[in-house]
Amino acid sequence: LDAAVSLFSRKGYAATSTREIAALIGIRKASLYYHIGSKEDLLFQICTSSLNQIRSDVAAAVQSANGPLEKARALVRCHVESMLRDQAEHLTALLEMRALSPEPLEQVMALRDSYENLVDSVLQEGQTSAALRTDIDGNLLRLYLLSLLNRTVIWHRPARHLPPGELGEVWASIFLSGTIQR
Amino acid sequence: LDAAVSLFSRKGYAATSTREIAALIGIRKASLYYHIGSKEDLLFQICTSSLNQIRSDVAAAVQSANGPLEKARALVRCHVESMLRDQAEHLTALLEMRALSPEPLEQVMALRDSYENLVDSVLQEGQTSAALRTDIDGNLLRLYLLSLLNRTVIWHRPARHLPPGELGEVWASIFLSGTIQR
DNA sequence: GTCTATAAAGAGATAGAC
DNA sequence: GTCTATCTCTTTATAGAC
Repeated sequence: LDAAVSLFSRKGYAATSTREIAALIGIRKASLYYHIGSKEDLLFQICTSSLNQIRSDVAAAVQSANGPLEKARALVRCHVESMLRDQAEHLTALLEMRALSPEPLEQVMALRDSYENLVDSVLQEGQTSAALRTDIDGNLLRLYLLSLLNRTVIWHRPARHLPPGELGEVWASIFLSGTIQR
Repeated sequence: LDAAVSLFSRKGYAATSTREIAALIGIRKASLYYHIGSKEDLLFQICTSSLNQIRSDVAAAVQSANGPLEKARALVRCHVESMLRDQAEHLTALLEMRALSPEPLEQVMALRDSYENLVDSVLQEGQTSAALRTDIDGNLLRLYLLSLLNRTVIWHRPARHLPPGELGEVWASIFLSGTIQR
């Protein structure tokens, strides 16, 4: 799985051969099939692991935060930190999920929906408590925030950019306060 | 090119065969090679076209806007509108650029840098004129904004979501004013 | 400009020995 | 659990006729 994550994240799922995965472990490609059923199994496991991880991490972070604004801030910070901790895996899930065939794709999309519901609940609590603006539909808030957070996982390079914790703080600050000088 | 864009955007570059592209036009795959040098040529042309288009569109929109805040707003709106006008092409460029071999990739990255410079100039003008907050590094502002805008191109479905113009307005509002209730 | 035919290589996956 | 050998299919790309 580690080898697959590493290769899928660098070259893409379709462009990675089972032979390359096997070579990275140091075995022949036939030996790989003792451990897995198919190449797609690897991608499926990567996607489910990614979505279970982010949901569980963010759920914990939100729960231990006090107040709607702090919950939103914790969500942003934790999403960034959690995804950058296993960046290659989450990057693969985000970019290659669509390569799954219909049935596994549906399972993975159900996990994604489940995480989106968690995000929605945090944003909705912010809106009903009048901490967040209510002139914008909750679905749009979620799409805005997840666009920002998920694309971040794709370009971030630990050697070139802010460490995840600091980046999460900046993103939360801009998301909540905007960019206009006050 | 249209056929390639359509297939690359739906299935991904590596997962699309030249035979499928030819079939979509209604010719045999060998005939395709009368028009193109290689499959990679198609991707290269898609990427350059995408980046030239967005830069030229946004440059015009920014130029015809008055004041730093209106320029930023025009940038956001135009980026969303322009990319969703040829969504499949821009989606392919964003997701599949990395499949290019080193030399074409470098050319495409130069175009991307050029567009990022345009974005930087707009944000910098906002900061030096004290219209935008100055407590956040300009590079971070650009990364934040482009993460948001580019990921939007990936999930937007015309039938399910706000029309591009309205979505651009909402994104600009949240980007500039934030999400806190005031 | 499109066709048939083919080359040359690589893909995912399996069989069966050890 | 890993190996060699192989099956079957598909890939990108080219040759040469029309």
